[in-house]
Formats: sequence, C-alpha cells, structure tokens
Amino acid sequence: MAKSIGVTKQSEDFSRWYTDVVQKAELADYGPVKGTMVIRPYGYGIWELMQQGLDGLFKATGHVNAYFPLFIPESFLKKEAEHVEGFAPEVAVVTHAGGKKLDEPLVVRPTSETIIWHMYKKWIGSYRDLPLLINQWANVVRWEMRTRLFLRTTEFLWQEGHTAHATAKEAEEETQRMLAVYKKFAEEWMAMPVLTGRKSESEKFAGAVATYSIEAMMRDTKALQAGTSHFLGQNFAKAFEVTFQNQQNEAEFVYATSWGVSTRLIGGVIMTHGDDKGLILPPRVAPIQVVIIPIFRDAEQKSLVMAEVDQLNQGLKALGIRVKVDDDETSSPGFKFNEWEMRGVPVRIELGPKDVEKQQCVLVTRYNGEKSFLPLAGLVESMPQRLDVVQKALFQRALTFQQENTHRANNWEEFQEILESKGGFIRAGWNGDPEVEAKIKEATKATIRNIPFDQPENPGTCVFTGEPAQYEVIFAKAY
RNA sequence: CGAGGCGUGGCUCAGCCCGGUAGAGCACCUGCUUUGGGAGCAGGGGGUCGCAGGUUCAAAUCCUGCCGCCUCGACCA
Repeated sequence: MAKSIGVTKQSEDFSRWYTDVVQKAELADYGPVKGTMVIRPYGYGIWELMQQGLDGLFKATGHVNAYFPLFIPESFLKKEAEHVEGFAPEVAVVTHAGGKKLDEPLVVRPTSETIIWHMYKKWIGSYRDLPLLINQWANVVRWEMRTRLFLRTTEFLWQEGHTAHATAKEAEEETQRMLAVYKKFAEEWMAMPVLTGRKSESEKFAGAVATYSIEAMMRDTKALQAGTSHFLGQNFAKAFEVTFQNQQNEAEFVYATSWGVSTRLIGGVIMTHGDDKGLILPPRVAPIQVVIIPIFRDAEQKSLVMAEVDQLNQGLKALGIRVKVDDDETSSPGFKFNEWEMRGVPVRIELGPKDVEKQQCVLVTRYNGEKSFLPLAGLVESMPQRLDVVQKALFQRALTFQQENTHRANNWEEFQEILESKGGFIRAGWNGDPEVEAKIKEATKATIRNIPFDQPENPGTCVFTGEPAQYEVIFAKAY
C-alpha cells in the first residue's frame, strides 16, 4: 500500500490537483488541437444537469430557446466599435471553403450579439414585438493564449441570453433579474456562494454599457467569475439599426441585454468543493448521487447480497435518485471506495453478507467522510432528505470558507500584507480611477472582481491613494 | 511572441554525457488463488524512440532544421 495513486494532494499543488481530478475522474480530456477539450460522459452528465436546472429557471422567467448560426460574416463584428476591438484578437476566421477562397471571410462566433441583432432587425417593428426574450445553448470559440480544462478553452459550451426591450428601465431590470437567476443557480444547484456586483469599466464586456457578475471563491482562495449579465443599452441596436415604433408612433432604438454562463462553472464546482481525495459533487448536479457497492465472496453470498442491492436500487430509482450499482467483479471493494470518492459521488452504500444478516448497510457521505451503520428499513425513503442535507452542508461549508478568507484592507500596507500572507478576497475602498485599478493590478496581480451591490454607508478611503473612496470593491487574484 | 523545460509501449519515466540486442513501474490480456479501504502469484501481448536530413560500418544516443506539448509572462467566460 501507500503507493502514490490517486490525485496530487490539493495542499501540495492546487493547480496540478485540478488537472489530475479533471482527467482521473474522467470529466474531460485534452483534444488534439491546442486548447480544445473533450468533455467525457461523466463531465457531460454534470453539464446536462446544469442545463436542465438553468433552462428551467430561464423558462420560468419567460425566455424561450432558439439557435443561431456558428458562422458570422466578418463585417458584422466590425459594426460595433468596442465589440470588435474587444473580440478581434481572439476570433477564428474561415477564409476558405468549398475548395476556394471566400469573398468575405467568416468568423466563428466568439459570442452571438452581432448575428442575433442582425436578425432582430428583421423581427422587431413595433413595441408590440417587445420584449423579445431569447436564449440559445451553443458552443463558441475564442482563441485564448493560455487555456485550462473547463476554465478557459478555445471552444466552450454555454448559454447566451439575448433580450430586446422598449425601455432602458425594462432592460436594466432584465439584466438584474438574470444575474439573480445566476446567483440562485450557483448557490442552490452548484452550492457555490457568490458575490454579485458591477464590473469596473476595464473589466466590462466589449460593447456593454454595464456588466454585472457573480464571483465565487475557489479553495485556493482565488476568484472565479462564474457568470455575467450585461446591460447593452442601445449600442447594438444602433450598430444594427434596430428600431421599433412606440405607442406614440415614433421610431426608437431598442434596448438590449445579454447574459451567459458556461462550462467554466464545472471548473468552479470542482475547485469549490474538492479535497485531497478528489472531486466532491453537490447532489443536484451529480450524475451519480448514490453508488452501491455489493460485497461478497462466493455465489451463495452474491445472490443473498444482490437481492438486497437490487431492492435498494429499484427503490432509490423509483424516487428519481440517480444511483449506480458497482457490481464489477474484477476490482476489489477497496478499489471501488477510493475510485468513487475520487469521482465525487455524494453518498456510498456498502452492503455485504454481514449486513444482510443484520439487515443493515454501511453508508458513507463523501464530503465529510462520515461512516454509519443504518438499518435497511426506511433507508430508501430517507435518501432524498440525506442528499438535501449534503447539498446544504456543502453550500454552508463553502460560504464559511469564503467569509473566513475575505478581509478588509484600510490602506496600501494592509492590502499588500493581506494579499501576501492570506490571499482571498479583499474588501477595500477605491476612488473609481481606472489608472489606480491598473496600477494595483500591475503591482499585485489582484484585480477588482466587482463593485458589490451591498455597499457600506461609508466606503472609507481609496486603498491606493488614500483619497476618499467612491466605492468599496472586491479585490482578488482571479482565474 | 519573450524566457525555460520536454517529446522513448496506453500512462509515468529510465536509457542519451561515453553511438553497438529498446527497458522499468503502472495499465492491459490469460489462468489460479482472492474480495468489508487501492489483492497476490505465474504466464503473455504491445514501441516507425516527435518528423526530416546529416555524420558514421553502426544513431533513441552526436550535428542541423522543422513540428508539437508543458510551465512562466503579455490576452480572457
């Protein structure tokens, strides 16, 4: 024993731990083209559950799904000045197709605002066509220089909502509504506590009037932008000449929003809950919520044990619980324990001859390693409740961690000291000057994650200049 | 693109300095014994040594060029 199997310890090398977990838990693998990723069935299972959850929340807020093309005429991208400036460096361009050079190059969408607003021009004529609330599930391509599985890949899966409204107020409300949806999803499905707020000018979406984000803290105390919602004002409506006639019969430019979360969230859930043994999945997004490991020596024991196991399996399935029986006879129980722990299954049930005799089983919860002997009677019925407890406990644990690693810095010395010794989120005053923001970034690599909605009455002084602060903001090193 | 490192069975790597039969561990296959925290023994299969050229009787090993990957920096959901 004691061979170095499993994953690199989180405490030893967080970044290697992450890469190990992603690959050994069979969530994803590297594709042959630099920066591309193959999402394997287990990882894709998480994404499917996320999609179901999010899609339900989108539908509940009045949105419908549609699909727009992957290819966008290059000229579209150039119509909105900030947008093209922001995305031009990272777009992939198709210059040849059908065996010849194209008249106009096509860009592979890095996001779909341009092609969607091109279409909205055709569909929107009067105030009666508004609001238009469309979401699409799609892949997008951004040629990033440095990539990491799930967190930043050349091609990734996401959803992008694109809405059109008659008034700025309505669009702003939509922006906030969807940010709240993201917060709810992150916290209740992914068990990831997040901070909501507005992005600084330098960090906002290219082409937006304002960008809002949810920011989460990973177990290495670095920040992860987990979702964004943009108020686009009339920028895209003007670029694509999308007007509507209001009730006074006047032409007006339409107001827009867009919002998205991506497969990056999977990276977030891994880094929010995982430990030295590997992945820990919140039950709501776990492809396998309960794994049952039967233990037996011979055929007689096998039939005895499997009879109980089958009953458990059927019972749990009937309640809609995602359960797997690992009856593979070519690997040992001990191996399976470790394997399923590494893969983050929330609850494990062990059932052997001794248990059948006593009409009990061994139940182990992944996140805290707690092992208990429970009577088989009533076990099935108790499972939804048990999973719910795990789901909430994971959120609580992550929330406590986030709070314990959030500090207030009142001056530059404190700021640097906290960043060096503790890391994490730093709440600090900022005078609102982008140059100051840039200087802090250059000096420390910490960036303003967002300007939280919950502002103190007095934001104090700017942590860098000592001038009166305009806001209290969250600084952190980020992914 | 700047700086470092690395390309050898599926994976992790040794061999390279000092040229001469291509290796180990893990994984895989077969058999027997095992199975309550990563099982043991025995046998077995599998490699154009990143690519191209050069030096040499002889190249994984030396030389040149190219390609790819990783880490760090500049860009970002």
